[in-house]
Amino acid sequence: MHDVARLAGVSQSSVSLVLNDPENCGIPVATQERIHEAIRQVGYRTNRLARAMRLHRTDTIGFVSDDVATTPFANEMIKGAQDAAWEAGRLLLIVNTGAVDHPERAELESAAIDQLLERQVDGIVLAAMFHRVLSPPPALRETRAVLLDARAADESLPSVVPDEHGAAFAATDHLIKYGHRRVGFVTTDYPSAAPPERLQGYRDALHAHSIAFDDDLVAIGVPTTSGGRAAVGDLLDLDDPPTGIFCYNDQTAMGVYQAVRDRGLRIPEDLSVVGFDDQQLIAAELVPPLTTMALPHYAMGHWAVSYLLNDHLPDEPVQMVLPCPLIERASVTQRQTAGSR
Amino acid sequence: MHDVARLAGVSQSSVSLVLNDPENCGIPVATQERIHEAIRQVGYRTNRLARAMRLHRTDTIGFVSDDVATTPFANEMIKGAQDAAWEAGRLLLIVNTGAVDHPERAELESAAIDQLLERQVDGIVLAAMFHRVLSPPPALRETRAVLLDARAADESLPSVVPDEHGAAFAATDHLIKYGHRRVGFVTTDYPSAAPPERLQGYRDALHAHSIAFDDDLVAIGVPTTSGGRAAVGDLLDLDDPPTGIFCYNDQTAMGVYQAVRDRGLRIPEDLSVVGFDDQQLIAAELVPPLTTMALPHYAMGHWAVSYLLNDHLPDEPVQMVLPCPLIERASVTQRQTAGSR
DNA sequence: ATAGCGTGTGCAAGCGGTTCCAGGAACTTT
DNA sequence: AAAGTTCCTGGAACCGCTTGCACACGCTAT
Repeated sequence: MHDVARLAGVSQSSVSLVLNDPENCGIPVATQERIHEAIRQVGYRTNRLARAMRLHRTDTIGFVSDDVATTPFANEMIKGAQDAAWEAGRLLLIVNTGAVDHPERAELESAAIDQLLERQVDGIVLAAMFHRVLSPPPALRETRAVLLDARAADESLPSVVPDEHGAAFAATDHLIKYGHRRVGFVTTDYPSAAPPERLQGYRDALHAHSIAFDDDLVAIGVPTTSGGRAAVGDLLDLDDPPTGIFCYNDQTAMGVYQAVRDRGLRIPEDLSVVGFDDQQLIAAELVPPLTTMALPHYAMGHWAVSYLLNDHLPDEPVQMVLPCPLIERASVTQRQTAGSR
Repeated sequence: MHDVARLAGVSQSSVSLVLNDPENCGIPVATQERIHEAIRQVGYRTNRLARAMRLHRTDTIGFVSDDVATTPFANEMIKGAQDAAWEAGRLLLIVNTGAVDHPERAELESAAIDQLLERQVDGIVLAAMFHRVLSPPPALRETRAVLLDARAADESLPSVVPDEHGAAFAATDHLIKYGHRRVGFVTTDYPSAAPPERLQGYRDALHAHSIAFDDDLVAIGVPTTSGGRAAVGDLLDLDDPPTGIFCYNDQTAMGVYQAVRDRGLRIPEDLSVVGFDDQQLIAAELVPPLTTMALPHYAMGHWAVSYLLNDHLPDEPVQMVLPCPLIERASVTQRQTAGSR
C-alpha cells in the first residue's frame, strides 16, 4: 500500500480512504484515478488479514458439517450456504467432522469450532446431514451460530429444518386424492428427527380424510434400496394390500420398484409410489420417473448463512421450518377400481 | 494475551513463547503451568489473524470448484482435500464458481481466486468436477496452486487426474477375459478429457487381445440414464450384437439395464455390463449390482492438498495420474456360448 | 572483589491495514 | 489584507501476535 501511495504521490492513508469509501472520503477524482492507476501498476491486492484485524471482522463464515462424503445432500446445503455468503461478499471456511457415529466426532467437532473461532470467523453454521436434535457444543456460544438441518433440544440456537410433518402429510394426501384409501408407509427407525415427524404427518393426512390408521400398512426397514425392497414385501403380501405407498426416501422407493417388478406388477398401474428426497440420479431416472418430496437443502443452506449475516439478530433464536415441495412425476396414478380392470 | 500474562505474573511475550515452543523457550515448567492455568481461567484463545500476519502464513488452503451441486463427486474430492488439510492443521476455504457452462464462470473464477489471495491463503486447489484440460487463470501464479481433476494445457501447473485410459483398458480387458469378443462401448462426446482417453483405452485393450476394432460397437449419447438407454439400442439391434458392454458411467449403465429389461433380456446372462464412477446410490443398488470402475476422487482431493503442503515443491510441476480401481460386483459373467444355451 | 557466563524474562519493532485528528492550502468573507 | 472557511492530505495510534535483542539475575572462575 505504501508502494502504491508513493507511486501515486499520496500518503498511504489516502489510498486506504479511496479504497474504502471513494464517495465521501473527500479525495478529488483526479487523485483517485492516479491511485487506481498505481494500484494496477503495482499489482496491489489488499490484505484482508490486516483489514480484519483492524475491523474485527473477517467476512468469513465457518461451516461445520458432520459428514460431507456419504450424502448427496451436502452439496446442496453447501451450495446454498456458499451462494448466500458470496452474494454478501463472504467466504465459507468448511470443516468436516466425520460420520455421525464416528467415535471421536464430538471432540472433532469441538476442535473444528475452536479452529474457526481462532480464525475469527464472523459466525458458524453447524450442519447435520440428517435432520437431528442435538445439544450444541458450548464453544458455539462464543460467536453467532445457526443450526442447519438440526435443532437444539432447548431451542437456544437458531435453526433451520425441513417441514417433515408437512411433507409427509402432503405426500399421503396426494395419494389419497388420487383415490387411494389403502396407503402404505415404508419407513425406518433410524435415529433421526425425521421418522417420527413423518409418521405423524402420514397419520394426520389419513385422519384428515377419515381413513383409519392401520398398523399393518407401516413397514419399518433400513432406509436403503435393499432395505426398502425387503420391507415392502410385507405390505405387498397383505390380503388387502395397499394401492399406494409413501416411502421414507428415494432409495427405499427404488427398492419398492424392484420388489414390484419381481412380482410382475407395474408402477403406477398396480401400485402408486411417492418417494422422499428428490435425488436426481434416482428419482428422475427410474422407470417410471418417481413422484417425490424434495428436501429444501439449498434453501436451508442459504437461509442459515443469510440469517447469520443479519445485522440485528432477533432476541429469540428463530426456529425456521422450510417446506418440502412435491415433485410430481409419473409414479402416481388414479386408483384402478375393480370395475376398470 | 496481555490479560493472561498479567494473571500469570509474566510478560506477554513469555506467554507467546510458551504457546509456540514450550520445549526450547527456556521458561521453567512451573511458570509454564502458571501460564496455562491463566489461559484456562481467562478462556483465552489465540487470534490466528494476528499470528498469520506476523508469520505470513494462514494455515488455510483455498479450494475453488466449478460446480459442487450437480455432482456427487464433489463430496469425495472435498472430503479428501479437507482430510489432508485437517491432518496438517490447515483449514479449507471453499468457493464454488457455478456450472462449467455458466456464462460468467471465468469472471467468477477470477473473482474467487482474488478473494482467496486477499485472504492470504497458503495455496489454492482448482477443482473441476469433470476431467478437463484448461488454461489456468493468471492470478493462480501468485500462489502455490494445483489442479484437481484437470490439467493445464501447457502443463505449467501441477495436477492430479484419474487414469482414464488405464481404467477403460481394465474394464474392457475384464470383459474380454470373461470370454467376450464382441464388446460394446456406450460413450459420449461431451467436452471433457475423459471420452477420448477412454475410447483409446478401450481400443488398446481390444488390440491387446487381437480383436479388431468395430466402429459399429461404439454408441455415442448423452451421459445420463435416458441417454444410455437410447444409445445402447443401436448396439442391441445389431445382427451380431455385443455380449458385453462398457459404459461411460453408471447412469449410462442404468439406462442399459432399462433397455435390456425392455427387450426381455437378462443381465448378466445375456449381456455383461461394466460401468464407470462407482456411484454408490446406483452401482451397488441395481439388480444385479453393477461392476464398475471407481474414480479416485477422495485420493485426488487428498493428493492435491498434500502436494500443496510439501515444503519443497519440485521444479517441474508434477502431473499426477491416479489409478481407478475395478469394483467387481455381479453384472459380468462368462460369455454364454452357443453350446451352453 | 571483579569479570565472565548461562539462564530466564521483558521490551519493542513490525506484519498491513483503518481511521481519528491535526494541519496546510486554497478560497471566501469582512 | 487579515481572518475564517472549506477541502484535502498526512501523521500516527492501534488491532494481537512473534521474535530478535538486551538486560538482570545468580552463579563460578580468576
